[in-house]
Amino acid sequence: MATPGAHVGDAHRLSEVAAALAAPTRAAMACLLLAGTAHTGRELARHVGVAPSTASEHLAHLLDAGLLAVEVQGRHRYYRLADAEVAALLERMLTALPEPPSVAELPGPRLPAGMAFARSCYDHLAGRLGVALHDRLVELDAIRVGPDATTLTEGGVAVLADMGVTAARERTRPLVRPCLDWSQRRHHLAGTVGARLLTTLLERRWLLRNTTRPRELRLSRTGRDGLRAHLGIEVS
Amino acid sequence: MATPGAHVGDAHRLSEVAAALAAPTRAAMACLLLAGTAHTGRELARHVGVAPSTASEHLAHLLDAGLLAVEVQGRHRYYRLADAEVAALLERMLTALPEPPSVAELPGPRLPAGMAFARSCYDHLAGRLGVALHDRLVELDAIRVGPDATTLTEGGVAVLADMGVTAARERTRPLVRPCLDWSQRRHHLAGTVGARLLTTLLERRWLLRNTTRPRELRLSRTGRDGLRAHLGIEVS
DNA sequence: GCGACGGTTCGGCCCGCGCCGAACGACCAC
DNA sequence: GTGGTCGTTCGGCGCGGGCCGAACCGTCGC
Repeated sequence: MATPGAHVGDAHRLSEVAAALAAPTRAAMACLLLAGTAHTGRELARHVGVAPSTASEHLAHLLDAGLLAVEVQGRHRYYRLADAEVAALLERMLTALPEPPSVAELPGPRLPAGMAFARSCYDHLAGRLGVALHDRLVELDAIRVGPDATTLTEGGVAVLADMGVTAARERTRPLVRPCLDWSQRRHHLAGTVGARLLTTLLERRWLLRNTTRPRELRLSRTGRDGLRAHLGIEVS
Repeated sequence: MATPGAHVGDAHRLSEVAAALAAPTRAAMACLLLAGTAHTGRELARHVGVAPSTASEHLAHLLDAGLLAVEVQGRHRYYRLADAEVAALLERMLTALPEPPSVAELPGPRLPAGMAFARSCYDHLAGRLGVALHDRLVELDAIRVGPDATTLTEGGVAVLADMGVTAARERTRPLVRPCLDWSQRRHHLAGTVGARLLTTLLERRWLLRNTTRPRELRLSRTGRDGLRAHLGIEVS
């Protein structure tokens, strides 16, 4: 797929709705309306503790942002959330939630194509292939990325052993460790397991070193087939 | 269930994250990071068109709000979104979405208990029962609430006919019309169908008029059973 | 060591906006 | 009509924050 990469124009709308909720007074009003009920401006003013005139301005702001709808009935104006979507959005902002994003490019320092695809980073694998491998292992729940540590699961041990990769725990460094890839700007796999993985792939001749640039790596046909068979990875 | 009703304290956190995204510059930065890649402050500064010092302050703000994470590598500091949850939240704010909220009380003008439960509003049913009926019909896709009009579906015609409610289209008013309930602050069902529904429920003696306050209505035992059988409504 | 460079902090400017009270307009009741 | 209520608009005040350039700190490379 073409990298979507969130066009900058989107940011305008984002800041618009965010700004509408940025003032604590407006946020409090929105929370009150989150109950799904409609209220007059005066009521909301009383409950958030501001003058009716102030509340009126805030409500106009929320209205402009498309978060509220108003229903006139005689001399009363009943404000409510615009629709269920904004209600769901508010509830979401009050908590937090799942689903990871997709990869994209952006400028980033230029790099020879072969190096960008795969290269060794000290003792482990980097480049697009390294990142893809890392992501796939996360998908397979072979490794779990925590807030400040990445761990190898029992299933992960099996998956890797299946590929001929075994690693004993060492005192000096962790089994698995995320390493920020400076060309991809995403994590690839380092640590003892990351190192053993690279050496194994080289031993099996799934990966071949470039003769002139030793850090650059090339994926052999058997390597391509092996990755597809063992991990279900389709390399680009 | 007890009415949750979004405590006001929640509004603080809401405004905090909203304020973090309220500045267009910060929103643009967040959109760039939405790609899932990590970037240095200088890069982001260049892309959003501000001085590095300004970008640094913005990034610190986003960091404080918990939306970003930073990874130091040598003299570089790579910023990325804190986790997949904030990425999903951002994507959500850039679009919109479903799921209706729940009912709650708040102050509202006081009202005799019986009137609050069910009463006639001109020629149709109002009060908690009227709102519950309206909501249930929406759930059953018997009526559909649009941005500026509510319509009766074919399935809705069948459901209502099953209860003995039939209504011919008139020139003067729509078949179904939402009417804002001033005790519940939510919509109940008016229009020709709403009127026919009330008269039918009274004819069948599912609803009984209070002798002293004629607008007040009481649900009979057969009415309670009938609503459960026909619409799956459990009245409180 | 020294310079170069990425990054943050500091001081200062100025626009924006949250807040109020007062004035104005619309609607209802009498 | 008059008065009362709900609501918005306007003028004005003061704080907050976005922006920059300059100074400062850490790391890398020589």
